[in-house]
Amino acid sequence: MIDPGLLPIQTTARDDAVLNALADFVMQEELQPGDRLPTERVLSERLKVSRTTVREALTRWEGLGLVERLQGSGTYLKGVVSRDMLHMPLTFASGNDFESLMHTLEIRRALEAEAAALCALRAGPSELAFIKQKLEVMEEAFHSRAGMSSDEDWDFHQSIYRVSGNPLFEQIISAMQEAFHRFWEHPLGVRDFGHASFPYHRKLYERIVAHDAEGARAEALKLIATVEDDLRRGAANLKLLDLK
Amino acid sequence: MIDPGLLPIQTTARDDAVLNALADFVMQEELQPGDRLPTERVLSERLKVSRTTVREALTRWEGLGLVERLQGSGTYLKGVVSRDMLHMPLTFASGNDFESLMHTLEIRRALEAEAAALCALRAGPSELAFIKQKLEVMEEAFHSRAGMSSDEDWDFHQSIYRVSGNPLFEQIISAMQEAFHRFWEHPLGVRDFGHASFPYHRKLYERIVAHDAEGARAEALKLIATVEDDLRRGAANLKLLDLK
DNA sequence: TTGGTACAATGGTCTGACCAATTTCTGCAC
DNA sequence: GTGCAGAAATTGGTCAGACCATTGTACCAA
Repeated sequence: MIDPGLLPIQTTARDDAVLNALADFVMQEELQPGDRLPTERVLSERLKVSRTTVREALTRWEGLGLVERLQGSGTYLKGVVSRDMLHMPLTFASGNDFESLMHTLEIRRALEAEAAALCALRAGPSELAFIKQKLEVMEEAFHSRAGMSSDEDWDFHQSIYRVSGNPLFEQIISAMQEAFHRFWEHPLGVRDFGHASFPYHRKLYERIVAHDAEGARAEALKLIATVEDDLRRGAANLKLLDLK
Repeated sequence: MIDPGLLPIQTTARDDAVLNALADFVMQEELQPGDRLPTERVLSERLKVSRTTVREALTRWEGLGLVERLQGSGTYLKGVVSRDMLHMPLTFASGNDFESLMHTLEIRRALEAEAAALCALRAGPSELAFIKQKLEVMEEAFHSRAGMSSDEDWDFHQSIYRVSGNPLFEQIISAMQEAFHRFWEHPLGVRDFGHASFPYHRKLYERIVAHDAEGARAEALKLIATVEDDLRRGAANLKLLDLK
């Protein structure tokens, strides 16, 4: 079998060249997010560079969140890649304290509200059905498990970001989600976290169906407000414990 | 809403461990940007991992712009590093096309509105004076030059981000602004870009002084809306040119 | 159908070597 | 002593080949 792309590399600055070649390959083969890339060993052979170099290049992409590596399985495309793409990694200090988490939540509230508004404006019938399905899965999980389920909840919100038509929303929010994960390894002791937010999900959906941008924005703000309240309660609990 | 725990266990995360160890080292030694890190070989020996692993870890940091490697010289710290940092890699479809600009503007609108609302809630007398001063400088520049001045305008908005009490607003926005800076100078050939937004600056300030969060949010939304209109007009102009 | 087992494929790590760019040292000319 | 050219050491970049750990798959037995 002869692949048209993936010609040998010649210049110096190998790993950069590898990334360009790989970007070309991805575009040429029209690979979608979720598709599997060629094996490191295959790339190494095709590009006539060592596997080390291939790995360094892929490590770059992995750090930028463009690609995901699964040991024993393969390397999978995680974002859209094209040769002329502007990568802008933001890094800043963000501790695990209450204040930092509150800051990220404020960013999230801002983006969530805007995404909801845009979503209300732009969602067509098929997009609405997509969101509705995510909503119903979430509600089902809520009732069967008697509590908020993070995965299904996340799917619902993610569907809104996607339908907003602006990929930046999803990128920024999902990057911040990692901060949440870190934080929740040391929970604040709040049980049923996010429980209060449940009813607002359907309200938000209804405003989107009605193409009511400002209404959707308002509901999204209320939803995040309940989460902030939970967080504040958790912080209060911690303070109580500290006093003992 | 958030993850309840049960994260996947990780048996192999050596390069991550290397980065944590390195972050600790940097903090312990109080290394500043520009300082040189230990050699790859030294790190390899000290951390009891192979040089390959050290290199993979450093490649991650290099990709995030935290570190710079100079062959024959060494690896140098390029940014501030701490153990718990939030990495937020964003990727744009590069370029000066209308759609990309619109996407960044949508993010900006989201953050601007939220920052304005928080600002209205949190601004004390001295903060209000700070914002007022920036506003007056901007207005002065507007009248003397008969047009919006990007620098003074940017200073005004930046003061709002700062008073919001959440550093993330300023960091995210300024990073995006930087990426498109050259383009914002003369966007799409629209003269008097941002001219229509002028009166809304003072209105926004007045809502902040009144500690009216929702009012401030609304004015910020209107302000960005005028910029979007300008952008749309520019896109229409370009399209006209294309047809010739 | 279920569950287990062997095997192949794939990413992760290691070792040791050599290359290329840079820095530092050395010794000679003046 | 000074200045400078060349040698030597240092350091990141690449390579080759090996082995480990995890995953996916095909096959077999209960």
